[in-house]
Amino acid sequence: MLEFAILGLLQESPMHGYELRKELTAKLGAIRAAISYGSLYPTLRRLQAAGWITEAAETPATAEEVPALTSRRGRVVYKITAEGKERFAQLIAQAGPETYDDTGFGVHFAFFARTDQATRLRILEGRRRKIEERREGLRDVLGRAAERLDAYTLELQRHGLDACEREVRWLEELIANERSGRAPTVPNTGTAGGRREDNSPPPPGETRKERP
Amino acid sequence: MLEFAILGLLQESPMHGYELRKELTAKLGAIRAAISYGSLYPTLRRLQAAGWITEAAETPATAEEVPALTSRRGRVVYKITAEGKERFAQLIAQAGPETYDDTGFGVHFAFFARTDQATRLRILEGRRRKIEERREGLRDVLGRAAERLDAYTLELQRHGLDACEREVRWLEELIANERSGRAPTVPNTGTAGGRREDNSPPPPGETRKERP
DNA sequence: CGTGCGATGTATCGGTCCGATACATCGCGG
DNA sequence: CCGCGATGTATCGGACCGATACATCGCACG
Repeated sequence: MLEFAILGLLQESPMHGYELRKELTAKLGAIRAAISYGSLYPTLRRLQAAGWITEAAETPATAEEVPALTSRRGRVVYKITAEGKERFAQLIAQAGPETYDDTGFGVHFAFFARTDQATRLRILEGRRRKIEERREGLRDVLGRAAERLDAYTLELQRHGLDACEREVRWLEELIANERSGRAPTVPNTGTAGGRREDNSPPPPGETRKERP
Repeated sequence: MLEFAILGLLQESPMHGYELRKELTAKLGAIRAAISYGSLYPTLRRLQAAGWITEAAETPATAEEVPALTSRRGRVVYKITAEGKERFAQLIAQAGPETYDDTGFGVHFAFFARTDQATRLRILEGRRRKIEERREGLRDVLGRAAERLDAYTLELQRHGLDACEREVRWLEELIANERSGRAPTVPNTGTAGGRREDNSPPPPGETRKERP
């Protein structure tokens, strides 16, 4: 999962660990708390050893600069390699069961802008199936086994069931949008600009937001 | 977390691993998929080593039985010890930060029937605080950083934000109920039978259960 | 002027938990 | 009689977390 997310983020621009963590937190804030350095740094090392990423020279570049004499800071900037991009594409394509669990789905979804439509659809439907199963499980418990459980446990299940139903509805909507060829939810009026048959680098204008 | 859940469950009745997993799955179905044996068995061993649980003799007991000559089945039934109960009480009392993350809160909530009201209130409020923080984080991202993110990522955040707001409302309701001394949500029309102001050891009739 | 503190930044260690895998028994239907 | 799904115990490698350590930078406050 972390591997996937790092590869995805580094395709947008080179970054060092700390920065990577912040971006990760911003992008995945809806689904996980914050990546621990205890997993981040070892993973970076692993990816580098595998050749998916490399250390890039620290380029200040922002202005004329006074860099020469000041002591070099210990920052390590990573960039993705060609092999890394292939790896990422491969990770997107092959959807294992972990693609549909809470975290796995969230991470994949966060990189939907770099995912082709067919795969997006496949993942959304897989997720829906999984949530429907969880929902049925909860209904079973609430129906058949209700008298064996205390009021608090039951309330927890009810809340969970509610969340399931809500997510299924959300997924239905996304799937419908996907099939009709539109972008996510948002009406998204203006995008008609240039063509770009590939979608990997998402047309940067597409991101329009709405509710400030 | 697993330690807590096992100790809690074994207080209802002795069980072997497989059974424990099923009960765990039923009780925590709303918050986690299913406990892996890869964590369950090692944890059982650890708890036994610590003296919180012990192996109990396999008592068929159900009927007159023909047990004598048939080969003993490899079932290992565990029961909680007095020290284990103390340990459980102690784990309930001390609420660390992990008490308020998704899994931690869910597990604690599932055993609210064995938790005194003051602690319940404390945990609910801690959880609310945590979710409110997450909510603010998401609002920030959706507000200030929106143009940096693609439409899918934004949609994910919106969905997350919605879930946060919903959970906060749910918690508010539970807190209000708790303060007014009532049981969870349910109007709970019929229960008017006995009163029972205390709840710590849940009035043993309340949990109804058992099917060996 | 210094000094302390919060943000930035890299890194490791022990521990929890998961997923895959292995293996054995039981009861039942074909 | 055989296979197959449920029951049941168990281990191993790997992913990820939380605590911790340590060093530098900029700036606010005395």
